[in-house]
Amino acid sequence: MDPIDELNENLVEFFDRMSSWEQSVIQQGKLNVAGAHAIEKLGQFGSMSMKDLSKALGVTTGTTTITVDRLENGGYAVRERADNDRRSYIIRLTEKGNDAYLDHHRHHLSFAKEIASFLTDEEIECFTAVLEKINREI
Amino acid sequence: MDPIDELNENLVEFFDRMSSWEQSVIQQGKLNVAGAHAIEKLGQFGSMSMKDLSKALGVTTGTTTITVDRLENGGYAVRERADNDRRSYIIRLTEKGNDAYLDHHRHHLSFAKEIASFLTDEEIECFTAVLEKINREI
DNA sequence: ACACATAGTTTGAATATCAAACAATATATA
DNA sequence: TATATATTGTTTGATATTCAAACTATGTGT
Repeated sequence: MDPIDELNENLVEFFDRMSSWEQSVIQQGKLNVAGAHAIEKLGQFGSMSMKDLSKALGVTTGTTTITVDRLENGGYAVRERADNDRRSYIIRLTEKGNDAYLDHHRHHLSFAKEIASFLTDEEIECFTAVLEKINREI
Repeated sequence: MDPIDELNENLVEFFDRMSSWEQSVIQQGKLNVAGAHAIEKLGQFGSMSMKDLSKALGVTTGTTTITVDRLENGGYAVRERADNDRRSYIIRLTEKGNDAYLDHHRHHLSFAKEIASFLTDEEIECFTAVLEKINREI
């Protein structure tokens, strides 16, 4: 079989499984999908403006307004006035929001741990190195 | 840095990039997200009942009714009576539906090809082998 | 027969998302 | 400085997605 075909098949299946996994993790929590994604971005990249958050999430600013409204109501995040631009807000995770992020992060980590559990050290190293290369190049 | 942390970071980033890629590919086509996913499942696993399709997609049968209605209206799929159970339908891709599947498949293939283009043969082999192992074990 | 289970559809409500209009503020240009 | 233009975020109105629950038709077991 063509190595590319083989790579593709395994890639598609892996992506599919990871999607299901991610969705089930989100559904276990109290946040809706949009809120969970927003918290993940804010946790990963730190506080940012509505515009940058919209861009990171791949949605319009109107949609982000709703998402952040809900996060604020739930006590997960706050809007803070930007110092330099009075039109702009910086969205910051509260302690509760950060806890939610860390919880999600722990889930990811245990997923990675599970994967690593049935790989040899050499395989882990190779797999990580290739992923890093792909992330850099794509 | 802990190898697990490193694996996790790269995994999360890779998944994120692949999600964006998948979404942009779907948006280039004429199908909505649900329809595109349904066609992918039907193309991959072959014709199946509404119930099995719902399960494969991770949605309720009510949602799948809408999705398949639209695929049928667009000429991508047909409902066929199941031989053994008159309550049940088998959803089958039409030629147009199969073309759409093949087109999507080609996109995936060119994605895999792009990835492979900056990996060595050895890296491709290792990466594929690890993915296969993960898919088998998870 | 009869009750119960299952496949799929319909319905009504909740949620998500967008594009466009809008208000407030910033920036560039005359 | 004044004025036009651009940008940030919100609001609005419309459309799309999805679900749970009720429903129809059919199957299964007692």
